[in-house]
Amino acid sequence: MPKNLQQELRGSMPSTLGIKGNPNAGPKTQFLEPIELEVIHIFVQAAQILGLPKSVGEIYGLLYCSLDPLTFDEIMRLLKISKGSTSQGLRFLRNIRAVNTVYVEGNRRDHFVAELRLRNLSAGFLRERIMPHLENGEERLTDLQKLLEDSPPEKRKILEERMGYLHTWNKKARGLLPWVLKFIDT
Amino acid sequence: MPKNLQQELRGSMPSTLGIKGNPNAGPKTQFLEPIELEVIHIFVQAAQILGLPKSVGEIYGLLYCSLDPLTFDEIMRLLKISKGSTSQGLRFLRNIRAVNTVYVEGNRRDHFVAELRLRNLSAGFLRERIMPHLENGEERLTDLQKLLEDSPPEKRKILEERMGYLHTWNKKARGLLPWVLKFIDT
DNA sequence: AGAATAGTTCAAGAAAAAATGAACTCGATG
DNA sequence: CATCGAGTTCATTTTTTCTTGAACTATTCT
Repeated sequence: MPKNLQQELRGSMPSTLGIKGNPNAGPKTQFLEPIELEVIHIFVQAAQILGLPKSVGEIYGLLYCSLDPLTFDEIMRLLKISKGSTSQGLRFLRNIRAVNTVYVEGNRRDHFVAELRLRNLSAGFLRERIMPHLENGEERLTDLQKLLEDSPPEKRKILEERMGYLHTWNKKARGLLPWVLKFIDT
Repeated sequence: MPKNLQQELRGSMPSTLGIKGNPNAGPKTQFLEPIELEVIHIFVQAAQILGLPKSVGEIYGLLYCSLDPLTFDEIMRLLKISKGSTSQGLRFLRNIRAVNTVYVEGNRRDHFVAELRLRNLSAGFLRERIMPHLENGEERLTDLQKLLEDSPPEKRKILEERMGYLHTWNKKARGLLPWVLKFIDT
């Protein structure tokens, strides 16, 4: 179970989609406008709530308010972040399907676009980041039953009851996820 | 809007409840048993998912598997954490109503017990930690509308649409909370 | 094949968050 | 009203997490 982002980032990655970007898009501006900065800020905050690094929020925010797909370099330059952060941030965002790559004619570089549909975003996040934790928790709970066996009887009874609650919680949480997805489905 | 836990901890605190603990409870053991360590570990992990400090998970975990209310000192000693962490951890947990204080006859010290009902726990967490973020987000979004006004028309149209999505998200998220609470109500 | 381009990796440095503990507050006690 | 006990505060230290950038890999171009 990955404990921090860097570890988690060393995971798999989805392949490029076949969607076409706008091949006529000219060279992007060199600077971010106030609106863009503000939108980015919102996503940086959101990232912090979710326990993600600032750079991830920045990248997603930038793509969220960009009218055209952006390249690796553009993202790096506009946000003034390092190659490493750009690479890792994009990787993470692609893993959770918050960002997709699109093919742009006559250009070798990857072009990135934000997934705008809330449902897909949440689904990716829940699938990649929440579910694994819940499943791991379930395992640990099961292992715990064994330890419980050689526990003084008075104590054991109460502990067993409380472990039961934990199981229920875990099950509920997992049952909740599909429901949440349905609810937020636009 | 508090950015880290230490800041947030400098908040209000609910008062002691009138529930009675067991006044006959003898002196607690000096060491934690394997089961207890394991339960605590589960809560430490959970704390990490939620972006809370380890110590908070430890304290809640300890109280979760304790048969009797514990005092400040006992918590500190059993977990081998500092006075400061104990104080702040307990404060946070009381703020979100994950822990309550109970009165124990003839003993001046506070005695702490874990809230075992999932619903109350989640409610506290959502109310104290999630809602404020969502509300703040809504404000920022509203402010953003103004910035949008002096934006080039072609761009403006698309951005307005996307800001609209954000509003919808926010509203949905806030609408989701009561529903989640109902779902997890045992 | 060799050079150039595009992106990845990861050790090391920087920044942020959490833990510590000494000084402090506040109420109870003699 | 001075002292003690119980807990809080917050500047400092420690730990954790994020960012950086140089070295590396893979792919395209000539």
